[in-house]
Amino acid sequence: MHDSSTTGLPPSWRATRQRGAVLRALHDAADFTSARELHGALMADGAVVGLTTVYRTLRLLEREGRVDIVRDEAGERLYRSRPADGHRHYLVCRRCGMSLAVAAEAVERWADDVVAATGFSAVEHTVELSGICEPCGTRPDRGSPHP
Amino acid sequence: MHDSSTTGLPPSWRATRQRGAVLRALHDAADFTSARELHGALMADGAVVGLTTVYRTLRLLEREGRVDIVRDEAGERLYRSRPADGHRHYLVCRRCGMSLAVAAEAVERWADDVVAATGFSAVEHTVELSGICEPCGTRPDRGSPHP
DNA sequence: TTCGTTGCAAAAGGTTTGCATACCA
DNA sequence: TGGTATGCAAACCTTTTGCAACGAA
Repeated sequence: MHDSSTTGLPPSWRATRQRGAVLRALHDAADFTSARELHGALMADGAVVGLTTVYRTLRLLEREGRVDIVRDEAGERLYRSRPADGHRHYLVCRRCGMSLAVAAEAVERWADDVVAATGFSAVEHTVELSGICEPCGTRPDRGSPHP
Repeated sequence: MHDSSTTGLPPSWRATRQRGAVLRALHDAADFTSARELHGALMADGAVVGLTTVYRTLRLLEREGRVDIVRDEAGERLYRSRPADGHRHYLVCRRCGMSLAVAAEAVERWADDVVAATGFSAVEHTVELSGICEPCGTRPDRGSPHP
């Protein structure tokens, strides 16, 4: 379960224990996760991986377009492995961190319109949505994630 | 021209030379500007203001909703005084930094739809658009801002 | 006079880099 | 074996904070 064919490592990379572990941890994380959290999860799991390696692996994945990245309010980068189906926008709960991929055709269309209207080229867009999810909204006192 | 009635300082603030200078520099900057750039512009202008004060003033403006904030790819915060008409989304040129307020009703509507569809509440959204503006696209070799 | 404001220096926090070592191919 | 990847420590950068001095009201 750790060879490159199942971890999904790009063929040009060397398949190392550390990269496999990072990739697996990233995949296991249900929601957007910071490098530190990822590193902590790896340690808790018994996988010994340096924080530096976590950062470097995430950076590689970023270059390959294999992760979506958002920033929390503090500016920390949060990563999530990008599904193959092209979803790229998320609604993240500010309280528990749960994230939800949302259909964004409307935004894509809008971005295209902007390109046409302004004369800009190579337009890229980032959309970040945050709110309070229904379970969290129902339990206003709880700060901890709901099961 | 430096009293609080023209600098637009909130009445609850103390009108100090430094805050007036930061506010003026922010207003003079055509496009999104970092705290460091603002500080540099102030120094170049002969206004002696500590970097700390620039940060603190920007933070106050942020709390009052008087500035729009985007993050560049490095995560640095860029500030721009918010026009009174409620524009809140911008298209920023990656080459020269020029920014353009864009109509975003479509996005606002879409965000509202998302709220309705997901059960999330208190949804906030951030949209960042970047591209290459027409003048920059016409002069592919130039890295400097065009006049 | 009073209390908010300033500025320096230092801390904080996340992310990157230098360099010697370990290891995949 | 050869070149990549790793990991530690230290560097980097932006932003925040502690604290004594300053100044607007």
